Amino acid sequence: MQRISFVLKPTPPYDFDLTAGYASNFRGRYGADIFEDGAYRRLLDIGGQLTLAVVRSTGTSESPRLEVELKGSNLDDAAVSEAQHQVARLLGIEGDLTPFYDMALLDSHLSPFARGLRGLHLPLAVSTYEALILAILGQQISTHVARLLRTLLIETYGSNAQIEGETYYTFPRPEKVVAIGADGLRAIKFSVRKAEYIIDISSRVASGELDLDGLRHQSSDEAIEKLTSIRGVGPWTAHWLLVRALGHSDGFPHGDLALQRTMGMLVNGGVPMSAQDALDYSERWSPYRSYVTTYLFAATRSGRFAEFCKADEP
DNA sequence: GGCCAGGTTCGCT
DNA sequence: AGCGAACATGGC
Repeated sequence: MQRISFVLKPTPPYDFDLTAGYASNFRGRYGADIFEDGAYRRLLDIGGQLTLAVVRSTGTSESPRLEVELKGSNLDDAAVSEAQHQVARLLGIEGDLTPFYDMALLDSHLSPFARGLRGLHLPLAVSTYEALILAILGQQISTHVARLLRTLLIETYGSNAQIEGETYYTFPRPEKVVAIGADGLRAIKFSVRKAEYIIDISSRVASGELDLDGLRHQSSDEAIEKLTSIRGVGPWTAHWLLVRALGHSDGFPHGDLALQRTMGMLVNGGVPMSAQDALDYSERWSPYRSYVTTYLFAATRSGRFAEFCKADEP
């Protein structure tokens, strides 16, 4: 096994604990993402070669420096470059928070979040495909069940590698999901309908008919239109992908029940907002709503929402 | 046991 | 256009 190390220098401020914590849903382990003992780990699929990336912080939030160690085989220059690209996405290396903070610090509701979560960058999925399948999997079910299904999918059908006594998993490729078939997904507790959506999308991606990653270079409106034309993908899923996979700055999944509750706590006296009201209110945060979404979810998931939520005084 | 959960589609008016 | 049902499963 080869070991290759390199350094990444994100744009400050960059809080590694917060960002890697968000990537792992503040649970230590979430699907393929692991953040334990200060080290973020994820098994990467580099053109079929499985490589473990281990990332540690050796800098500070204001002077960030990340050390990345790759453990795998056939790590030529191209493979290292691809691994570097994937890690950069997974840990939101490329983003710049400054424009968002310029806006948020002037907003009485947002400023506590911007200050309290300073340095939280926006992690992105490695592939739009992975983010889309996970989003469909999570539609209309509790986060607990979504987590179960996500884990079952990855651990049952993802590739795995044993490295230093531990087993790591990748997210299954679309070709693999097609091979599994609807029955294979039913076997891990997916509904018939979700299995249909997922198999259909996977086969279209595998055949090259559907170029999801190409959406990164299109406008938000175009991406939403193309995504929602896919069976099984509605507005919530499309907006979520803008935030989590396409790296657009202004996605806002206003159909999200948790977001509606959170918005209610933040600006509506604790009463959950309707999707339309949440969307209307969010206009003032444009074009940084992907950041708002991430910061609100991060506060909730890490259990710090109450700390940042100023009561909505009339 | 019944109801709801970080939606979406389909089939009715 | 707008409304209700169905989808599968786990937790309360």
